[in-house]
Amino acid sequence: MIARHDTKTRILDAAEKLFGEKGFDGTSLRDITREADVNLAAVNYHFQSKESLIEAVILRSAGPVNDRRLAMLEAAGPKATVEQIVEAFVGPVLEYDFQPMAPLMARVLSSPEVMQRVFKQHIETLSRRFADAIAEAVPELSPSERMWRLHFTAGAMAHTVTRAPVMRDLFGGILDIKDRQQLIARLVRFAAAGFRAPGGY
Amino acid sequence: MIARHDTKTRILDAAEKLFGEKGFDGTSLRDITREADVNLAAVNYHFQSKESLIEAVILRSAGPVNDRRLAMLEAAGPKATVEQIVEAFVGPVLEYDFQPMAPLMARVLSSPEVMQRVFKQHIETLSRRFADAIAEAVPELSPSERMWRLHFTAGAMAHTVTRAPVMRDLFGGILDIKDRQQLIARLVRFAAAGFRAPGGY
DNA sequence: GTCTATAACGGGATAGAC
DNA sequence: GTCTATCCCGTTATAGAC
Repeated sequence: MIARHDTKTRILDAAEKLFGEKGFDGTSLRDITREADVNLAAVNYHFQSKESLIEAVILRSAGPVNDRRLAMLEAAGPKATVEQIVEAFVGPVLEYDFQPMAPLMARVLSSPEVMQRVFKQHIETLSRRFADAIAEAVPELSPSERMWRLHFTAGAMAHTVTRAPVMRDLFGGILDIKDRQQLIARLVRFAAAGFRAPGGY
Repeated sequence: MIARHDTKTRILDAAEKLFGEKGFDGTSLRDITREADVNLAAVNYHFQSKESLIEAVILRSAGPVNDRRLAMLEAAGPKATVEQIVEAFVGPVLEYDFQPMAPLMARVLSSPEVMQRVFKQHIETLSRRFADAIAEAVPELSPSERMWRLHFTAGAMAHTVTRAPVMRDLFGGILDIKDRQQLIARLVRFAAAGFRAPGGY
């Protein structure tokens, strides 16, 4: 008899689900081990602490997404348009909406402490890469204006992920893949126009 | 001998400060009563529970801000420009940045549970008022595109408030957070251009 | 209204058998 | 690697003196 997953993976899966549903503080190790059907002590054996578990869960989910963002940016080449850059920035994040990890990402995006702890240098390099690309596409922007507009775009994206359930209610149905692509197109239109707005030199 | 504030106000002040610093879950009633220099039992006497205290703190802070947003919208009149509408939407929120309540508002904006519990109908009516104004200023937008662009703007605004400390830390050299009026102008430029972006009819 | 004291509970973490 | 049992702490909330 071989279990579908080993204990460590079962813990990660359960934690990902519950952190997304109830937040990091709102989820106890007892909740997680019950959901994963493993022993309480297994968490502190495989991970050293709850804090380390949180980091492990986040990195397993967010790593591939950020890799994909950078890959799309590279694929667009050195002469990328603003639309291509924005799509590389927001597309991979929004595409993962409605996947199992989506609620977790929403939690991460809205938790200052966790963001700060886990992503400090990761976000720093990623922002710089995209800021450089924007500098090529919209050279007339001052460095700080460019950074702020990238920041506004990140906010619009994060807000869309974190408030997805509410928006789903507003539009009275479950969004399928087609709607997701349309949503990305909407955000790209909005943010690209924002980057091209006059002023802020 | 008359105390500067009564017990109830001291609790509210301390809670506002600590909730902003450490979050709602991260702040215990013991933390609050220690900071306020009142007895632990006073919280449950004046407020019935921690949850009620959270609501009271939020409403005391956020009420005036939302009132001001609606007042600015009305002051702009029926022929308001997109810039005026966006400024009414984001200005009062960002103006309160660096005031004592700012960290608290950031916490509220990044807690789905609290947002849902405290603001459900409040936000609904406010969104509708601003969506109507946008419909006047940019009539060619479809209702759903209009809603999404307002949502993106709210995200950019929320992200700016919630990430202000982190941004200061990460990009303190590039981003000048000090000038609030300039920051509002930047966001107004960005979002107004986004609302005027072609497509999405 | 405000205090002290404590109840009742759940949390993270760990020791030690297997 | 996995289990049971437990420690120790902090939490919200309340009872009852003043």
